[in-house]
Amino acid sequence: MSPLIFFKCLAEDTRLKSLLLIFEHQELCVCDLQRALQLSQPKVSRHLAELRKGALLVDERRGRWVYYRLHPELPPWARGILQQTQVHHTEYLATCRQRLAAETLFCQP
Amino acid sequence: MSPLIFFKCLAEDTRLKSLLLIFEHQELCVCDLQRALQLSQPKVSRHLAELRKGALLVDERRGRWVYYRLHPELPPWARGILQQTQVHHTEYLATCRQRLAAETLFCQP
DNA sequence: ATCATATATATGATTATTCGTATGTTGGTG
DNA sequence: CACCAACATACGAATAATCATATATATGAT
Repeated sequence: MSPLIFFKCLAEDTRLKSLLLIFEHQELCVCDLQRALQLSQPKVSRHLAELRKGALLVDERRGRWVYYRLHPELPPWARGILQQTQVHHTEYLATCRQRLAAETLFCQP
Repeated sequence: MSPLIFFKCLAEDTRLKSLLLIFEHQELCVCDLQRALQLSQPKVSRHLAELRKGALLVDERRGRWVYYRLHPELPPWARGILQQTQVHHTEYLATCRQRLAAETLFCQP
């Protein structure tokens, strides 16, 4: 995992917020993020696909939903950066978190 | 310092390398970076200007040279990320470091 | 005052990202 | 099977980032 690729993945609002929200919740499906970020489905999917291609995330389909979580082999230095960012910028995700909590947290079958 | 702005600054090869080299050496002038990175002077200057506008660096003219260093108020979380990146990616800067060391380290009047 | 060195910025061209929209695919349900 | 919901991707347009080149400024030396 090159630092340059990693930082490019973090250098966009939708991707950074998605990553941090997934970091906080272990896993989230596309429609969770769609609601939390108030964005169109293709836009969310496209950015998640980039994070998948960059090996920051993995996806897993369960029923109709596709859940994203951190790549199991995401190196500790990268996780550390996500953690530091999350800790020092709680306000950055505040409204997203509220919108996530407002509804049932995970999609249920 | 918003995390998004910070990561955008790190999301480009020339800027990331310049930042890390400056982090290692406390301060470097433009011609040091020009030699270390083997890039044209305008290209180096342009990226340093972006880092200055993003408040990651400050510049100080001393004689004919302009020295860049980390912004004194760069928050600790941001410094921490630079440090983690530097520690875990020594190879990323290896050849740059060699080229820097090959010549007198700092420009002398 | 002239010149060379170190650096900054402006300009237009090129390239890369991002986006909205439309369409394809997959899985469950009746 | 037909249908709907959740998601992915393809396509062209719009936007942003990057670059090479040319030019400007500032400093020190002659």
